[in-house]
Amino acid sequence: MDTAKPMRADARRNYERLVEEAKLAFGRHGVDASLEDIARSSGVGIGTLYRHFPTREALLETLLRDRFDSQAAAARELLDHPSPIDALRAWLLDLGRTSARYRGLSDSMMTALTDETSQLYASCHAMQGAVSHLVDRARRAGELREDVTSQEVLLLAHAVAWASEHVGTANGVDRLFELVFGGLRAS
Amino acid sequence: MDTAKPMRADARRNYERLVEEAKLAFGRHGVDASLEDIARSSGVGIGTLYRHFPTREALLETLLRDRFDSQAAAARELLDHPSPIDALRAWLLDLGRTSARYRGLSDSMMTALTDETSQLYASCHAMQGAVSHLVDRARRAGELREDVTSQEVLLLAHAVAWASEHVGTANGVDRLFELVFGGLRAS
DNA sequence: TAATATAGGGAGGGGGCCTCCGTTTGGCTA
DNA sequence: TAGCCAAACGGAGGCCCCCTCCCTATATTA
Repeated sequence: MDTAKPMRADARRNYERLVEEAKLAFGRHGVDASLEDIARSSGVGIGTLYRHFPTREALLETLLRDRFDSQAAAARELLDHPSPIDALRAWLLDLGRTSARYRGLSDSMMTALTDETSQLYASCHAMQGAVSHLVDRARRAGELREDVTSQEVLLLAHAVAWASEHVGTANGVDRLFELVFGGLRAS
Repeated sequence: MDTAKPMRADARRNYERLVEEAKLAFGRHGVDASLEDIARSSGVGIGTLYRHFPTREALLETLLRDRFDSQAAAARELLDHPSPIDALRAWLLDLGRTSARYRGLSDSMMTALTDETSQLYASCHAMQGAVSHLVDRARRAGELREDVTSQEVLLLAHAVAWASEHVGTANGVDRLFELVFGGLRAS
C-alpha cells in the first residue's frame, strides 16, 4: 500500500535532516521547541519545514511513529501473557516512557485524543484501543478494580509521565508508576 | 507588619481591575493567557500591568494567595485529626483542586518548586512543608508505604490535577485522586 | 537539452513578551 | 487654592515566534 511516489532527492535529504534536528530540538527544549530554529539548524527555510510537516503534531508523529507501531504490536502479543495484570503493567510502563520522551509530550498526546484533526490523533487513539483490551482482560481476571475505565488507566500513565518531568532522578517514570500502579497505602 | 504605604487611588483601582480580569482570563485560557489581553480588557496599558505584577507568576500568586493561606492553616489543624491517612487524603485532595483551578497551573506550581526566583516558589515550598508533616504522621501510623516521600506525594497530587484537565467530567480531580490514593488493584 | 512538476526559501502579517522612558496625575503642603 | 513632585501611566519598539503565500530554483523525465 505504500504507493507514494519516491521523493525527489533534495526533498528526501531535507526531510531527513529536519527529522534529525527536530529530535535534538525536542529533546533539548521539549515539544514547544522553536520550529524556526529547527529549520535554521537544518540549513533549510521555514517554508520547507512547513512543506514537509504542515503542523508541529505532524513532525512529532513522524519522530514517534516507529515507537507507536512497536507499542501496538506489543499490545497484541501481551494478550497472551500469563498474568493479565503484569501484562497491563508492562505495557503501560512502556507507554509512560514514550510519553516522557520529550518534555510536554504527555500533554500533547492527551490533547490530541480529543481533537480528531490532530496528526497525533490516530496514534493516540490506537493506544487507547490497545490499552482497553489489556484493561478488560485484567478486570475479567479480577486483578483490577471493577469500576476503573481504560481511559482512566491511560490517563494515569500519561500523568505519571507528566510528573516525571518534574523530578530530578533518572528513573522517575518507573518509580512513580510503581506508586500509582501498586498503590500508596501500606500493604 | 503591613507597613506598606497606602496605594494611590488610581493605582489601587487599576490593581483591582487587573486582578479581576486576570481571574477571568486565566479561567478561560489557562495560565498562558495573554497578558496584553488582560491589560487591554482592564483598560490599562501593558506597562501598568508590569508595574503591578513584574512577572506572570506574581500575578498568579496574587490570585491564589488567599487559597494558599487557608491551605497552610488547614494543614496545621489536620495534624490533630484522629485519622492520619484521612487527614492526608483530605488535604491533598484540596491541593489538587487548587492546582486544577487554572489550566496549566499544576505545571507552573511544580516548576516553581525548583526555581527559587519564582514568585510562586514560597507558596509552593510552604505546601511542600505542610504535606511533609501530614505524610510523616501517616507513615508513623503505619497507614502509608514506608518508602514514599512527601515530595512524591505532593507530585502525585499535582499529577492528578494535571490529568483532570484532560477529562471531560466535572469531578475529575476527585475521581482520579481516589484511584491514585486508593490504588488501582482490586481490593 | 528542454519542459515541467516538485521543492525551496523567505518576506510579511499577526501576535506575544518585556523594557524603557516621556507624560500625566493624585495627594500633600504652604 | 495653587503648585509641586513622587508615583503611576502608557505605549512604542526591540525581539521572538507562528504560519502563509508566492516567486524562484532545480531534479527528473522525455
